Amino acid sequence: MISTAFFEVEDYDLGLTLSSGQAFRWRWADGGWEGVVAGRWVRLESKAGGIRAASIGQIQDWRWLTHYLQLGVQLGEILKTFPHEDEHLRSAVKACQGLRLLRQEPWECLASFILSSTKQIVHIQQIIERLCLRFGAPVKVPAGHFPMYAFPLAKTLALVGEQELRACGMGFRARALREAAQRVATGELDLEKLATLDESRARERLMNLRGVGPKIANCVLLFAYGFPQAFPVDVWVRRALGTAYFPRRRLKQREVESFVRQHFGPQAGYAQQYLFHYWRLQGRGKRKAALTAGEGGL
DNA sequence: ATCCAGGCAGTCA
DNA sequence: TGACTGCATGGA
Repeated sequence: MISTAFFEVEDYDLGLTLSSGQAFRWRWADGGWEGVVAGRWVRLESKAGGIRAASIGQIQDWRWLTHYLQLGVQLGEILKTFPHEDEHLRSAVKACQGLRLLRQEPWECLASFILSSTKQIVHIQQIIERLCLRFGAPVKVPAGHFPMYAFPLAKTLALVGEQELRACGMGFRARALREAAQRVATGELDLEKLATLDESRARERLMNLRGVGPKIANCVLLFAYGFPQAFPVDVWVRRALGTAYFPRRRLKQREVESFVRQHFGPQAGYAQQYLFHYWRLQGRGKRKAALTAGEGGL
């Protein structure tokens, strides 16, 4: 059977949030978003005043979903902490109204971002889809719906050969994914325990993994553990910071870290997500415009 | 066809 | 420390 629920929420752009490069498995289908959360098939639709959800089984307790979507977060309270005089951030917030941060499962988040390095978001989605199809447990879906699969367990991927992983299109990232799966499966890396550590200790643990540097570690700290000051710096955010705050000079990693914390404040991670999405969209627009104008890109 | 993507690790100065 | 490079793959 299918259970449905309606959650009242303000300032929540579901589509923007689910497609903003923090989670990779959501698909738009017939006016809603479908995915797998906590091992369950889920369909979400944006409605006036809130979000309608549907899932399989007799569900009384929807906390697994409300927690994932972070429906209890008051976005207005977060935006209030942003620097008031920052016009770049203000533009980003205005352009991306209702953009939220999800609270994802640590293993899926870690594995996904290990697969993300120097990959475009559509590619990451493709790789993860193949990975789930090949190694994920089947998930109950509505009658007649195409089959869906859970994200593969660490203990499953730990036993998969590197060549089989590469067959999913992940290239050199296969080794890092396999090693991470093994460390998690053996308990050498305890992902539950990371939640009890402070931010820098947790980051240290994550960066012990091959293929996990500061950027990927910060993604996991922000998207899975909710450390509000974790600040992933990828190519887009680097561009945003460079042109907006450090015009006409190179910026060093250490310098970025101290600036970010001091400038963006206690919710720097949220600020990062706005800058990321805003600049990514702008960059694509510019490139497209430049190409049609015959200028040859950025 | 060339460039580049939610990077990282190894190497050399 | 800082700069440079190889790594796989596929869309634009």
